[in-house]
Amino acid sequence: MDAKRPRRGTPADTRARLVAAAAEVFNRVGYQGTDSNRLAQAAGYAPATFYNHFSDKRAIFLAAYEAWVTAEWAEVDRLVREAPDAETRARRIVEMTVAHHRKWRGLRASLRALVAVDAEARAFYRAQRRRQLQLIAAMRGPGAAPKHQAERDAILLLTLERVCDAIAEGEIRDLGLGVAPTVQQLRRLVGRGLGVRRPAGPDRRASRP
Amino acid sequence: MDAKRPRRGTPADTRARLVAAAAEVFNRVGYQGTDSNRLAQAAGYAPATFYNHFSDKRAIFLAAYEAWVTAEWAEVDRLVREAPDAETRARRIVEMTVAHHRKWRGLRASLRALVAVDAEARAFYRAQRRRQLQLIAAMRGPGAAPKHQAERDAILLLTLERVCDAIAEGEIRDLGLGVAPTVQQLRRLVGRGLGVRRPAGPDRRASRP
Amino acid sequence: MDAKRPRRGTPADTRARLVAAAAEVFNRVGYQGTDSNRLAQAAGYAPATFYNHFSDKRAIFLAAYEAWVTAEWAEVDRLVREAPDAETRARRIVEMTVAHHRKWRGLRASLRALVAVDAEARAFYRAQRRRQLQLIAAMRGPGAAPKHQAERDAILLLTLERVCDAIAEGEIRDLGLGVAPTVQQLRRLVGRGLGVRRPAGPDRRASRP
Amino acid sequence: MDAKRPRRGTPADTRARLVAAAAEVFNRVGYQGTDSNRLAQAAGYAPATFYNHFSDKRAIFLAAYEAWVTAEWAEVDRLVREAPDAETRARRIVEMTVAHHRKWRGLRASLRALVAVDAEARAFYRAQRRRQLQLIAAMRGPGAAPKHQAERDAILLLTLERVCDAIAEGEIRDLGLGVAPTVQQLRRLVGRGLGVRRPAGPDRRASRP
DNA sequence: CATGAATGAGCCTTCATTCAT
DNA sequence: AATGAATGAAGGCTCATTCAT
Repeated sequence: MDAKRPRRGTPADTRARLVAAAAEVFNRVGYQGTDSNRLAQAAGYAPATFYNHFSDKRAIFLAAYEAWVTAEWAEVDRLVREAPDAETRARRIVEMTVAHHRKWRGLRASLRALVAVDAEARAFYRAQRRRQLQLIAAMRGPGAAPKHQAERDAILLLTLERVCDAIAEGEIRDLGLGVAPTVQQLRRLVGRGLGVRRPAGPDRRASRP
Repeated sequence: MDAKRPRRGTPADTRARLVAAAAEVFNRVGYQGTDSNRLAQAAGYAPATFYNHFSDKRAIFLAAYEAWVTAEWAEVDRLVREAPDAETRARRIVEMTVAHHRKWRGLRASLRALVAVDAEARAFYRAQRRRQLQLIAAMRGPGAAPKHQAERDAILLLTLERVCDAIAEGEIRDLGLGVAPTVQQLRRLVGRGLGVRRPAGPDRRASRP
Repeated sequence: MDAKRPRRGTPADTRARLVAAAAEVFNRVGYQGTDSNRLAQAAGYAPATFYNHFSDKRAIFLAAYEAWVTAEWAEVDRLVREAPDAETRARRIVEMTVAHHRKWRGLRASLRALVAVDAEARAFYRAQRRRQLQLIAAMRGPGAAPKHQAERDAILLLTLERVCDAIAEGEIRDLGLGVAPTVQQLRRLVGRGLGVRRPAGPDRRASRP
Repeated sequence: MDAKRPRRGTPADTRARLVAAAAEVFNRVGYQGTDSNRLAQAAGYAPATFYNHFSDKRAIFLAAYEAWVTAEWAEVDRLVREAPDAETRARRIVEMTVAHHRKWRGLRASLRALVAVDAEARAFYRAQRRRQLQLIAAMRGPGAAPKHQAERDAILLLTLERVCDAIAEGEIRDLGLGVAPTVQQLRRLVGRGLGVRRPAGPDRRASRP
C-alpha cells in the first residue's frame, strides 16, 4: 500500500498525492475505517505531513469528494455535448453514472454518512447538488417549463443517483433483479425527464387501450 | 437523558429498554456519535449490562432498526388495508413514509452508512428490502405482470425512500424547492406505480395526442 | 516505579493513590516532565483509569497541590497552637516551612510555572494565598493594626516563601552563603513580623545610636 | 506577529532578530507555549534558520534572558550612579524593578520554571544572581560589614524580586492589597538594606523607646 | 442478572529537528 | 546562510470490552 518516498516535491504535488491516496483508501475502507496516519502512509508520507496540508480527516475527505465531483461533471458535460440525439444522451448519462457509482461506491457511502452528521460537509454537498440541478435545467434548454419542473428534476436526479447506488452496491443483484432491465428503465426515466419524445413502439404505456 | 434506574425487571424488559434508548440516541447523534457505555447509561444501566444483552454496538443497532422497520410496516399494512381506494392508499403511503423518515432520519442515515461497510448489516438490510418488495407485489394483486415489473417496483421503492429522506433531511428545502409539490409528485408516482388508473385531467402526459 | 495492580478499590482510594503518585512524580520530574499515561502507571493503573478520575493533567496537579497545602497548614496550625511563646513559634514556622519546601521543591516550582500560564491554576493559588494571610492576621491577634499591616504581612509571607525556596533549591548554598545564618535572619523577620518584642541584645539594629 | 522577510544581513543581525522576537514571544505565551518553528517565523525566518543559530529552544531562551538581565543592570547601574542620595537611589531601584518585572513578567515566570528543571539554565541563573549580589555589595561601599551581611543582602534581593513579581503578576491587587503601599514598604526595606539612615519620623519602628 | 471500576489498544495531533536545495 | 517540506517519536485522550463482586 505504501508508496515510495516522494520526498521534496511542490506542496501541490504532495497535496494531490495525499488526496488521490485518500480517495482510494476512503473508497475501499470507508471514512470511519481509516485515520490520518494511515492516509499519510498510503501516500508515502509521515503522519505529520498530513497535517501540513489538511487540518483534519474531514478536510481531506471533502477534497477527495470535490475532485470526484469535478471529474464526474467534466464527463457528463462532454457526453451531453457530444451526444447526437436526446436518446443517446440519456443512455450515456445513465451508463456513465452507473460506472462512476460502481467505481466510487465506498466514497459515496461515506459521503452520505458524513453529510448526515457534519454541517460543513452538508453545506458542501448541497452546493454540488445545486449545480447538478442547474446542469439539468440547462440540458432541457429554454422554453416554458411545466409546473413544478424543478421538483420533478430533483426527483429524477435523486432517483438516478439512488438506483445507480443500488446497482453499484449490488443491492439490485442481491434482490434477484436484473441489472440490465433496471438500467433500461432508468434510461427511459431519464429520457422522459430530459424531454425525449419517444416514438410509438413496444412500450407498455403506449400499447394500453 | 439518563433514565432513572429501572433495575430489575425481566431480561426482556431490560433488553427492550436498551433498544428503545439506543434507537433514540442513534437517531439523535448517529451510530458513530455514541458508544456502548452511553447507550447503557441512556437506558439507566451500567456499561456491563449492555454486554449481557448484546454482543456489540452493531447488534443493538440492528435490533433498533428491526424494531423500526417492524413498526413502519405494521402501519403501512394497516393503511393499505383500510384505504377506501387506490388513490387514498397512495396518498397515505407517501404521508406515512415522509413522517417516518422525518422522525427517524438520523437512524436511517446511520443505517446506510453501516450497510455500506458491514456485511452483516447489509444482509439484514437486504432481507428487509425483499419483504418490502413482496408487500408491494401483494398490493398490486395477482394478475399478469408486465415485463420488468419487479425492477420497476424496486425503482419506485428506492425513489420513494430517497425522496422522503431528502425531505426529512431538509435537502429539498435547502435547494429552494417546495416540499408540498415534491410530495404531490411522489403521490403521482406511487399511485401509478401501484396501478392507479387516473382519470383524464390536467396532466401533462394525458394531453399528448 | 509502577505500583502493583490495586484493582477494585473504592473510587476514593483510587483517586487518592493517583494523587499521591502524581505528587511524587510531579515533584521529581516537574509538571512538564510527565504525562497522564505515566502518572497512571506510577500509581499502578492503566492510562484510561486516569481519565475516570481527572479531566486532565492540570486537574490532578491542582489536586496534588491542594493536598500539599492542606497538609502544610494543618502542621502550621498545630505548631502555632502548641508553641509556648512567640519566639518558639517563629522558629518552628521557619523550620517547618524550610522542611516542607525542601521536600516539595519540585512541586512548588511546577506550581509557579503553571500559575503564570493558567488562569484556573492562578485562581486556585490566589485563594490559598488569601487563607494564608488570614491565618497570619489571626496569629497576631486582635488589636489596633498599624498602617499597611496587610501589605507588610504579604511582603513577609512572600519573603518567607521565596527564601525558603532558595534554601530548598540549593540557591543559597550555590551562592556561597550559609543556610544557618539565612534561617536565623528569617526567624528574626518572622518573629518581628508576627509581633515578637525582642530583648536588647547583640543585634545590629539594637546597637544603633 | 510575523515579521516581514528581513533576509540577508550579517549572521549577527539574524541572531539578534531571532533573540528579540523570541523574547517577545516567550514573554507573551511562555516557554512551553511556543516552539522553535514559531520563534523563527515570528522573526521572519524559516524553521531551519533557527537551528543555524541556536542548538535548541533552551539556548535561545537563555540568550533572551541574558539580554534582558544585561539591559536591566545597565539601567540599575545608571540609576545608582546618578542618584543624588541614598533615598532617591532606593526609590529608583524599586521603581525600575517594578517596571521591568511588569514588562517581562512572562519571561521571568518561564525562567523560574526552566531553572527548576534544567541544570544548565540553573547554572546560568546562579551566575547572574552572583553578579547582582556583588553589585549590591559595591553599592554599600567598603567598610566593616556587620555579621551575615551577605545573607541579609540575599534576602533583600529575593524579597525585592519576589514582591515585584507579585505586583507585576497582579497578585497584590488580586489579594485586595494596595500596590502603592506595597511599593512604599519595599522602598523602606531597600533603603535600610542599602544603608540609608532614615531621619526620625512617622515610622512605627522609630517610635520604639 | 446487574454492577462499575478498570482496561489497553489505538486514534488524532504536535513539535523539535533534519536535509536536499 | 537561508530555505521549507518532511519527519517520527511521543503526548493526550477515547472507547469497546471485561471481570470480580
